[in-house]
Amino acid sequence: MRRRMHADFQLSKPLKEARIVVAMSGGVDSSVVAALAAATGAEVIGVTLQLYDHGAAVKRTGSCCAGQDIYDARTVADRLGIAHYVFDYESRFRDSVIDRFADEYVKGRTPIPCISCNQGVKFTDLLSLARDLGADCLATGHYVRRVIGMSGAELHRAADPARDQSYFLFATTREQLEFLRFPLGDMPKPGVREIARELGLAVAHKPDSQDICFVPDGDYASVVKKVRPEAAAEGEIVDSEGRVLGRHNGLIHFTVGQRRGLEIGGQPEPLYVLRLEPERRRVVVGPRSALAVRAAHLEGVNWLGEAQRDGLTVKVRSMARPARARFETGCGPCAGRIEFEQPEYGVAPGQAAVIYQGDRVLGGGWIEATVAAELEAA
RNA sequence: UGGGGCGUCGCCAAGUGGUAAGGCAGCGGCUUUUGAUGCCGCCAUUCGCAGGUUCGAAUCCUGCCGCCCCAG
Repeated sequence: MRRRMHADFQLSKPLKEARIVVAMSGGVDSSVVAALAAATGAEVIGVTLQLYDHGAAVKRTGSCCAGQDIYDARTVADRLGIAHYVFDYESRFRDSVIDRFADEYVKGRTPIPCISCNQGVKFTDLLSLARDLGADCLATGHYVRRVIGMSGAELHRAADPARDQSYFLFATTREQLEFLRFPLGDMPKPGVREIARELGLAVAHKPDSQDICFVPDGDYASVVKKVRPEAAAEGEIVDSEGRVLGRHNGLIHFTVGQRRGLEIGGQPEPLYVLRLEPERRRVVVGPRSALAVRAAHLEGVNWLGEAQRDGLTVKVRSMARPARARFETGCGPCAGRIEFEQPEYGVAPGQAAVIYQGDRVLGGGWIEATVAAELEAA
């Protein structure tokens, strides 16, 4: 148990002289990170960002960074005897995460707010805040590993594949990675809870967060509607040939690959959303076979390691087994194309394609468009 | 009002005397630190209606109602 409390914060100076800022969300994971940091003897400052209004989210389990969670973070910090600050980032979060989230849906895309949040609020704003506080690093509770390689810090998948969160961190820059620390990347989740329990932290049995943190009941459409009322405009559901099969009550309710909620019966096989056409407010549906995609065009490509073409695997969603693929440079500095060895299904514009080489995150990009595999010739 | 066909769950659809398949949709759950997918479970005591035959009918008979088609 003593050994488990040790984590390597990979600092170049003696820990007694170091200052570690820990991003505390109020959950078990970041609370344990704070505990691990405190155990090193370094000066630890816990920082919690208030990201959205207390109201609806307070009672909800699985939220983060609002109401009860802030209180929980403070309680943990008190227990650990570390400093703790709360910063109001509501407007920043609204602009860079919630509004963007809504805008993407209006454009018929499928956003990943967790990546926007990591990219902006956490790894840009909070990170520079930590620097201003004179910190030597910013530690978070993400389940990923920071490995020191031949040419600096590398981002690797978590030891526990079931917990791995590397997908959500592909947009991290090398500079940010230099300053970041992820002490939980080598630990299994039960071990983390165990530590919290042994330390008597009140959050030890708090449920894992899931779903989108700022969406109260999993009803993200109502959040989008609140921000962008026009997104609820109804329209037609058509097949690839343009035949009208039904109607929908807003593109915001659909995403590529989605099966449920179409309410179209009498079919020999299930229908899936093939694509969204925001300009015509149409949802195009078809059989699963029509969902097969052989390539994806990327924008905003970020390389954490050296750009490579072959021997890669790519994840198109967080909880997917990496698929063998190759990368082709596209036109423009931040564009490219992923070509899958085997067809991928349910690849939605707005989602991320994250590129791995073994366990290492080499980079990734935002999916702009996909190329159908055309499995069956007409 | 001459002929023919049909009417089984929201939709599609098996079942032609032995006590209502299946698919789609929907609902619930599991999984999931994005949206999805997937998986599991539920979903017609009742077969257009009313009589009749039979130990027993959605299946046979009669009548009625409603659709559809071909003729006039």
